[in-house]
Amino acid sequence: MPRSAPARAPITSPAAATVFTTVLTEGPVSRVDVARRTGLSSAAVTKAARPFIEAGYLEELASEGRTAPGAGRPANPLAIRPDREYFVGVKITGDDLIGVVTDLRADVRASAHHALSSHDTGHVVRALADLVGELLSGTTPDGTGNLRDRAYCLGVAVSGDVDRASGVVRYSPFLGWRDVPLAELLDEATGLTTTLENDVKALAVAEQWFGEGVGASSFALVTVGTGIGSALVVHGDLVRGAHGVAGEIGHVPVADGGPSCHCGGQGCVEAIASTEAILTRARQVTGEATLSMDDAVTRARGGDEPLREVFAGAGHAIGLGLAALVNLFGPERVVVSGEGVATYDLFEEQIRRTFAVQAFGSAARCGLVIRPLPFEEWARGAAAVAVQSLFVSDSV
Amino acid sequence: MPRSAPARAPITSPAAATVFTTVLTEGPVSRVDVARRTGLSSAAVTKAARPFIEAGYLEELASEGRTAPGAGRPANPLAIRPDREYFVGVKITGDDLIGVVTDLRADVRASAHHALSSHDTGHVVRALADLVGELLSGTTPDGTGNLRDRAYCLGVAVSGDVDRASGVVRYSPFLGWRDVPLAELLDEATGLTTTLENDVKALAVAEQWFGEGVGASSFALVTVGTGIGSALVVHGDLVRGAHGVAGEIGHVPVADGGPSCHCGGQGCVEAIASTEAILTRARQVTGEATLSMDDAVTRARGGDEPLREVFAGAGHAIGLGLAALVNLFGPERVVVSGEGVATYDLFEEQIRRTFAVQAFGSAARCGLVIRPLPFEEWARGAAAVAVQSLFVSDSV
DNA sequence: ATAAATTCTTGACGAAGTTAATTAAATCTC
DNA sequence: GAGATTTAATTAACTTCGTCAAGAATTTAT
Repeated sequence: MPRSAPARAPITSPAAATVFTTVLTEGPVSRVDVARRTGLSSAAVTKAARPFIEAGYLEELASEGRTAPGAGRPANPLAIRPDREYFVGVKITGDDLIGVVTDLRADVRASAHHALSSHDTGHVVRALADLVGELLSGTTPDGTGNLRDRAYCLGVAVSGDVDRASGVVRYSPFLGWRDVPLAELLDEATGLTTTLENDVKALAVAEQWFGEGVGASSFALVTVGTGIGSALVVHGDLVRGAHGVAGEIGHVPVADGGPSCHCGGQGCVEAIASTEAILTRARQVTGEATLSMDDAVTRARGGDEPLREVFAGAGHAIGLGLAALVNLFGPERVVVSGEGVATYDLFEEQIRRTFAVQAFGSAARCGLVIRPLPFEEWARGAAAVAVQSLFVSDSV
Repeated sequence: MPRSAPARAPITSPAAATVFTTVLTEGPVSRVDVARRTGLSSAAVTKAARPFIEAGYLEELASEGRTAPGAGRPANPLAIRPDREYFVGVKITGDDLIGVVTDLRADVRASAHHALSSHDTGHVVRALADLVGELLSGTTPDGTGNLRDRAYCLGVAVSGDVDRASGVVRYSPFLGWRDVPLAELLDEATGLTTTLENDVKALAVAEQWFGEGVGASSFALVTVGTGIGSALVVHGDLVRGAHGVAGEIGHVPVADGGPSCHCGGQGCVEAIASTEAILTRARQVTGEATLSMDDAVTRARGGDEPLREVFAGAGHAIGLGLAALVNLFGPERVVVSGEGVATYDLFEEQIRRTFAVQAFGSAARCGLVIRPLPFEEWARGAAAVAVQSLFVSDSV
């Protein structure tokens, strides 16, 4: 049974959503500009924008920001009022809950953590409700009122197979959950309307609306860390996969006959470039069975050649995976990110080099952004999904 | 400057297109059934169907075909009248032109070939116009009139980078063409409205509308032969790639450190499993520098183990490429096809085996159809694109 | 025969967006 | 600096498309 999001923002028609999202993602724009970019008539933009202005979601800027000189009446750019409404985003990991409060632009305004002592559903729901309560106590970031009265939507990100439309966690190996109707439970426990999404997909949404993906009709987000995953946006829509599987770049086979992967395959990207795989290999080449990741990183940075090669090998595998992805999809941009922030300097060069060799023809023109990922970003992704729930139907 | 298709079929609204394509692809269906499947009201279906019936594109069947018993007025199924209009499809290869005439269902009703003695644009255009003239001479397959008066659309398939919207061949290595406005030239030379498409994408369209792809919102078509290519349909739309490159499964790297590919990469699927790569490898393992493909196939079938392994190796590489594709996309179905019809028995088992091992989780549930490809099928794909041009805007 | 079920048709209505005309606010020209 | 010109925003009439609700058509069930 699909659950539906609240429609507090006055979105009643496709055009209304188009206009609102254009202003949201492309900053202050005049009505004619919105019309030009969306193909709507300027009359339609005027009509669609009015309810948003009345409800306080949009405002009309003084015509100061004019750039184009020339004659004619100056434009009155429409701008988002980011403090009109706040959103809560929570990422559930195996060890803790990371929560943030964001504004309409998904900019983080407050954050809080919470350790997780058990994976029991009831326990997690209670802990999450506590965290939300903590985040929403006190006044709004803009100081004009009570935060709880200005936040209605909660986004939750979990790794695994998640059915966003029904709000059910189908399978999460990390938490050991199967078919948990988490959104429903959290609706009740928090009083907020909850949207549930896979963690990587949530991050992709954040990029699509508020990050590197803005303006690109197709792009990919790749996360590297404990696991290696990705999410793909094609024609503006997230690819979900007919059987719930998509974006498994971690299990693209890139080294025929390479190391065995826990998925049953051989030579998967994840079997070479995940944090665990790197550590295993580092211990092999050094012969030190108790080598820690931190030490391996330090020594590689210090110039230890065998260890540097382990990291380069991981970068190579990632580059091959990226080439596979880009040759198949041809996205406009690819963002590579992940929790192993500290070690990117050891990867990046090799990723780029391998990608450049293996990308086919003009696919190599695809913009490759390699960027560390602050941990809170995961929670921000969850909040972005909550923001998105305002103006995108659940069927997506 | 995008060219626009003729709208001879009375398609004036999204609903009209929806109704028509539903009947076209899902056989005779009653109006209520169409309504149920599309989410439209049955009133809308009635209204949308009328102009098509009046124009002779659809007809109402007698209520004989009833299956459901029970009470109530029997349904009057709507059916396509395939002979209402004919379409011409032509595939341009390096050596010849293959042309077909099809009906509305893209069923081939006549065909003709034409050798190509030069790749000069003018020559190809003239030869193609001749071929079309030949195909359209005489009476219609249903014997009710002059074929030329009942065919208005031409579809042309070429390998390479093709911009369908503008009708321009951006780059075709095979023909040595760059930026040839072929559709425009053929509009003039044939008097038909021409739609140009990449050959593999055209085949994918044929599958999507009239073949294995019917009813699947996402699927992939992979062709194996001289080259190895693929086309992907996601959310019902063909993936085109931001830079004109997509579906290059032939250049997915699957064997780290494997044979060099003409694309500059290493271990690409095409460097292992293309017809040429197989022959090269077969000559290596036998030590016979003049071994022919036919002989290699015969001896492999006869049980020659080293040669069988060459073919199995190719199947393995294809299976790895398929796994990459399926793990990233999660299509509902994959069709593997190609011109090397005769040798499928040597591939298939290994393709399936490798795919099964490397497909991640439930992605393995994806339906894998491996099927020979009659050569005319390429031309049929071109015709399917022409049919599609009736009811899909050029922007796709 | 009458009732019930199911399909199809019809016409009134409503939502959403377009075009064209109008008003508004600036610069440009002389 | 008055009027022309240019561009932006608004308004109002109109168009288009699809829904809804009522009813006609055609069957089976009792």
